[in-house]
Amino acid sequence: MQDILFDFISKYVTLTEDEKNAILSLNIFHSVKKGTILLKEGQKSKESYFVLKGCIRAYYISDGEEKTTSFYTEMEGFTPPCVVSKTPSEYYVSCIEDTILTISNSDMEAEVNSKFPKFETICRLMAEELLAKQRIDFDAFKTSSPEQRYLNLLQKRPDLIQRVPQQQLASYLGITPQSLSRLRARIIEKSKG
Amino acid sequence: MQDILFDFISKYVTLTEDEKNAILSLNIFHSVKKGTILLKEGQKSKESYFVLKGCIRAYYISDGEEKTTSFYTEMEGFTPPCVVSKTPSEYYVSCIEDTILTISNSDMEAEVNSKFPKFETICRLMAEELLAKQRIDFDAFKTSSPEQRYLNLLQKRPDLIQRVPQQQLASYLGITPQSLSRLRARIIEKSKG
DNA sequence: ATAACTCTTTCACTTAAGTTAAGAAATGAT
DNA sequence: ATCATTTCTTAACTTAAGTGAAAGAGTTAT
Repeated sequence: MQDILFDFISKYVTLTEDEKNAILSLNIFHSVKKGTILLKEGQKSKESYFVLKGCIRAYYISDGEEKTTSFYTEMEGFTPPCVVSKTPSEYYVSCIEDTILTISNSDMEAEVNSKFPKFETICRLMAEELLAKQRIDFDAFKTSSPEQRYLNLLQKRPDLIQRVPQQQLASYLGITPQSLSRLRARIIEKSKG
Repeated sequence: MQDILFDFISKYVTLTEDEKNAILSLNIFHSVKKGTILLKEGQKSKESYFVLKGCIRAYYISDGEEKTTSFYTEMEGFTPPCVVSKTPSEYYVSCIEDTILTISNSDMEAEVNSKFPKFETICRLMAEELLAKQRIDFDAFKTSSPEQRYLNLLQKRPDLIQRVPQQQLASYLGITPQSLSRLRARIIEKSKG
């Protein structure tokens, strides 16, 4: 299981056995059931997540409505904004499938960072890469219609459309479930000619 | 002028005089005229920007249309995605006002990072903070209408509405210039009662 | 197995954004 | 200062998303 994590890290830096053991000794691997809530609104947290298997969802509640902002699946990591800003969380994080993930603590990371500067490099590179990736996603979102966004998702992350409930998907696409349903019907109609 | 930069950095770490001099010796301060294009589509670049005074804009061209994705003003930094991904740029970056900024090179940064680990920490913290901030902006964009987005911008960055041409602002808000114009008229109409 | 719930689809109606076109205002160049 | 070009606004029309309501599918619990 941990091999998935080390394979991922190897994209950024090469680790010695000592360094790998330092990570393993932290006991960060967890297996959680579908529906588990990892973080609630108002909570203070220092935890970051990295999904090895399964899917977690970030959302917030506004006017009694769940607004789904992101999904993280295999090989994707997520540090909730509240961990960075050190303020109570505005977001919920929950597992929409049985999930295996690592949960790491920012204090713990700070300690590892100072012992092994290489980790700081990993974190910096990952943050920079995610920033660029998110920038591109944001720009694509801005410049396209709901229909284009759905088609784009179908191309880029077809798995999500299978494994995620429609209403969460609709919210993720910035539209209502009704619009998503209608939009899909329209696409099928078009493809028939 | 450089004090602006050091004041900014002091939010993240405390620098010694030696460290400050190391930065100054790199000769990163530049003054550029309105309209100057800092980065073009297709170009390979390793340059990051930090605005001390003025405003720069990132955009790309699709179907002959400029799509404005972001503005950076005083105390804001920007590393184009192409620098991170090491591929030719999809974006243009230009100055919409006479601007004073720092332009730094990623090779240079790597060297400084290895000499002064503190810099790596600055870069990591900045990237993490920007990532969280951008996440929040993205989520707000997704869950609000063009009108709400305009009103939100009016609150959060009223200066942009003054200093940026309408068509660039419209594109930034993900709508057409006509819609922005109409939407503003609607808001004024409402405020009259 | 069935009842209770939740999720998804469909419909009719309202509202606002995209589109095309034309006129008004602002900007820049000579 | 004038003219030309670009930018911004207004209008009429088309298209699609939001809303509220209700029916059909799919789940879960008892």
